[in-house]
Amino acid sequence: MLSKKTKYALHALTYLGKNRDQKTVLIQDISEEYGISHKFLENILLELKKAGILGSKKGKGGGYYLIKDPKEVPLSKVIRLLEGPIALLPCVSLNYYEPCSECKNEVKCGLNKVMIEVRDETLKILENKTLSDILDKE
Amino acid sequence: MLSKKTKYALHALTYLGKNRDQKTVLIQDISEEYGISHKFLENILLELKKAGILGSKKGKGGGYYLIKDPKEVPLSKVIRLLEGPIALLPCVSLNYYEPCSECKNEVKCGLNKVMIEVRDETLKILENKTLSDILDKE
DNA sequence: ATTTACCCTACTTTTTTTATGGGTTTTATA
DNA sequence: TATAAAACCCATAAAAAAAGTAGGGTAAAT
Repeated sequence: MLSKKTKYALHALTYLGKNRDQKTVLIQDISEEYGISHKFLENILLELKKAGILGSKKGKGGGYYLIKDPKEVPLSKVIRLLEGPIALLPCVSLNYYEPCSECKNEVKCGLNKVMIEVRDETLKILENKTLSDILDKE
Repeated sequence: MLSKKTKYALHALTYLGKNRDQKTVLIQDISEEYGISHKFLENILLELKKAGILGSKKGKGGGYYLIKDPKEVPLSKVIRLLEGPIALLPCVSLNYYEPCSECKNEVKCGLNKVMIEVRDETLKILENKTLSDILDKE
């Protein structure tokens, strides 16, 4: 299951996607829409900004806005950013690799090999689904 | 990522699968093989037994054994049992459904709809990969 | 009599998640 | 140029979950 942080990020992106006609959207607007704490959401939006998905403007009339085409925002990117690895085991993670302490020989580990396959097939799904798919269904 | 509990369950099943020629395998043997605490593993094996995947025999010469054909033990079953939902959001879980508190109208929620698709495609993967696939690669 | 799984309670430790608090900087506008 | 609005930044606290530990005992099989 995704953490609330990741879920909120996806909601926020959806909200920003729906309001692309506006120049900017306030944190406050999003936090009220979904009942998310303003401060918590602030951190999330900041991460999305640092990842190049959102832009922002300070001061009066400021706020956040979507900087990318929704088609160019795959779920895999958002999940990796807020949640961490997509792989089911650390020993098969592409971006967050760590060996498993209980594993004597990764090369001979059947679980490792199967989980690599699961990872690759899962990635196909999450790279294909984008923010655009969410917006289309709202 | 899977919890250690689920990972240990998969390792234990692999070990039992590799030793199907033996009548039974001791908890101790498995816990030593992977450096897992005996007590912790005990609970895991018990859950697998209650789910009908393992059988056990008490007393001298006793232990655990695989009761199912490895082909009949999909990853989805083990993960659901030890880890919980496979869905990424509670509102799209088949076995552990819960509404999302921040969601005003699930029927109109684009995130919900996309996550149903992700769930179905993920399930296809995890229902197709079985213990047998892990054993084949050891 | 011994071995082994089974069952139960409770507690600790560690890690992760979910926030909260207080101040700083930038910007528009009156 | 003062003021208010808004993002930005840093630190830390609170809550929940995961990962064990400890210790008892009971039941069944050899």
